Amino acid sequence: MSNSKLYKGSLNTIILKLLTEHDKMYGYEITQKVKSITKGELNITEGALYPALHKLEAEGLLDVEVAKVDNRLRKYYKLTENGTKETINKLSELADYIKTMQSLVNPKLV
Amino acid sequence: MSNSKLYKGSLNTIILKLLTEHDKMYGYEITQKVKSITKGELNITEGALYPALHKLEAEGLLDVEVAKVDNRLRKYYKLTENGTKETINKLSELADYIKTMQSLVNPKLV
DNA sequence: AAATATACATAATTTTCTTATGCATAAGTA
DNA sequence: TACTTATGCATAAGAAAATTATGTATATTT
Repeated sequence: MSNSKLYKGSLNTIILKLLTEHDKMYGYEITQKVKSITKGELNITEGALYPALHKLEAEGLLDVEVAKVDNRLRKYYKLTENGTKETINKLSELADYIKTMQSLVNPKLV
Repeated sequence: MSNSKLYKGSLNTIILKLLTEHDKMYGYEITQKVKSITKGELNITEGALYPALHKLEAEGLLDVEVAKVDNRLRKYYKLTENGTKETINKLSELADYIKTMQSLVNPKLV
C-alpha cells in the first residue's frame, strides 16, 4: 500500500469515496484509479482490496453485480443507500482526523 | 483511542512529536496531554501506549529514565539522536499522507 | 469507606494489512 | 512461437497495531 503505516484504516474511506464519484467500479479499476490519482504514491494491494470489498458488501454498504467483458469476469460494486450514508460519516471522520493530527503536530497554527 | 479507525498507525508519530516539544515525558503524562490538546477527541489507551513506548525504546528512538515521585513510579522517556531524525521522517510521512488523502477525497481542490 | 486519579504492565483477541500463492484470459513483445 | 505483462478475481499465512480485559500499587477526593 505504502511504506507509511498511516494508511492503515483508510482503505474503506478511499473505496467508498471513489464510489460516490463513479457510480460503479470493479476491483481492478479501483487499484488503477487510486494509483493514477495519487501518482503512484498509493498502491492498493489485492490482498487488502478484495477482502475489504467483500466486507463492505456483507455489511450492506455495497451492492455487487457481475459482468463479463472481453471474456473476463468483472465484479461491479456500487453504493447502497446505507453505503452513501456511511461514506458521509467516513469523510467526516477523515476531516476530524486530519484536524486533530494537525493540532497535535502543529500546535502553533491551531 | 477513538471511534475512528484512521488513528491506527498514528500513535508513534504522536508520541515522537510530543517529545520534540517537551524534552521528557512519562506515559501517563502523554495520555493526559493528548487528551487535553485534542479536547477529548483522542484517548490513548494504556494497552496501546506502553507497548509502543517499549518498542520505540527497543528500536533506539527513545531513552528511558526511572524516577520516583510522591512514592509512585514514573518512567521518563526522551528522544535519542536517532529518535529526533525519525520524528522528522514521521512528520514528513504524515504531511504526505494528508496530501494524498485530500487528493483522493477532494479531487476538485487538487 | 469508597471511588477516582495516578502510574505502570501484560495477555488474549480483533482488525487490517502484507506477502505469497493460485487460477484464468488478453495483449504485447522478443 | 514463446514469453512477459496486463487484466481480473480469490484466499491463506503471517505480521503489526490496536482493543479489551485484567493485574498491581499508591494518592487523593468524596
